[in-house]
Amino acid sequence: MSKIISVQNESKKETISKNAAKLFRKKGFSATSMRELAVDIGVEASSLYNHIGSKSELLQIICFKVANDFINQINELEQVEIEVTSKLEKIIRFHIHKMLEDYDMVYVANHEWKHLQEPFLKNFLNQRKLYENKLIELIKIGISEKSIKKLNPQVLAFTILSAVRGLEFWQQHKKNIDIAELEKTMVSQLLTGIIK
Amino acid sequence: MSKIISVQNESKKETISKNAAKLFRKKGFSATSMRELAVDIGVEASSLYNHIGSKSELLQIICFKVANDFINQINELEQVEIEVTSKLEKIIRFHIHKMLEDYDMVYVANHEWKHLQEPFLKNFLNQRKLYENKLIELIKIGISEKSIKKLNPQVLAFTILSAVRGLEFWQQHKKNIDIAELEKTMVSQLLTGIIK
DNA sequence: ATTAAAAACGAATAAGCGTTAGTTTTGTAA
DNA sequence: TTACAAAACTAACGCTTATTCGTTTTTAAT
Repeated sequence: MSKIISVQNESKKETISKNAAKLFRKKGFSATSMRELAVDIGVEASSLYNHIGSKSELLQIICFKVANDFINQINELEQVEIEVTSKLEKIIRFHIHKMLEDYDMVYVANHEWKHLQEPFLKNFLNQRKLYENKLIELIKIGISEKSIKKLNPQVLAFTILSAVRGLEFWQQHKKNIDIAELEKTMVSQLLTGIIK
Repeated sequence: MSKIISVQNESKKETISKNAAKLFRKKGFSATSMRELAVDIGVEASSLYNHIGSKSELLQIICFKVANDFINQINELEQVEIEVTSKLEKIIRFHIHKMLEDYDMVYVANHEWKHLQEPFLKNFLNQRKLYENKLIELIKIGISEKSIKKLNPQVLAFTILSAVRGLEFWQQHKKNIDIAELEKTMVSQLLTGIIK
């Protein structure tokens, strides 16, 4: 009847993945059926299997795409020679941009990774821990350089990550809050606090 | 064969709910089956229905128990006559305590509420928004009293909430981080920042 | 010991799931 | 136009799901 429409330079697998991300975010991975996904794309469920291996593979594509993007960014940042606090600011801003650009995928990677199958689950959690550890190391350097307060670096790192991972709220308030103000406020709050 | 064992002063419904919260947290609501829940409790799946109405009801119990606890706390706090910044500190500390005491339930309320059925879904989101608005109002007062920096109060509120809702990370690091240090660090970071 | 209610059971139901198989249609290049 | 591959279709598989039914067992009060 119909056929899968993909925009230029986008494979059909990518088209399916993006639609899957949208549904996985809205309904959760387990509560999303391949038949629903097929309806959204305008095709029969069985036709999807000409392009993908399994439902699980879709989740893998989404989670590792996001994980790689974040790992790559923090790796690049390690090469740059700027102050620790500037690096932290860049990391926070990158999270904000990523969440706003690839909302569905980032959300799914943050919330649905637990439905990954082994060995992908372990692999994903390793990537995540790698990223967290890089952030913790950065904070430790800042503390030793005395640019950052002497507080538990693990907690500082996790609090920053929690705050930026929670950026979903922004999607529901797009109209009220403009992105520049969002960035300015979050960077200020997380780095210099809210008390005058 | 077996029977549902409940500790003193705990109804069987509560016992089932707590076990459900544990499973919903670990596997997600949709990926948890009533048969799994029954195995955990030591009974046949059909027997559960002598005590509960449906799987969905279990999610309702969990979500609204948590929502009420938080609403009640912030309502009580409204009566107290202390500085705004002290109130914020108390709110942050309450979130930390709640997350550590009722981990499963708080986690499920934070992550699985989307599987609530109407009208409970709307009801829950209203409660949530009510809570958020109370926090925003508090911050606005702080700004007008000049105890809090003049930043977007909505963003400030959501960032605090994101940070404390992300406290799941603590569960995986119980051994490394003690709770007093966790509280101190988070309060300091969220209120006065991390830069020296 | 008798009775009634509460709570367990096993079996069944209907619906939905991911996925496969076989077949037909579509698109492309010779 | 013919031929081949890609991608769609329909139908079905085997399995799992939440829940219901009718029955039996357990518990507690008389």
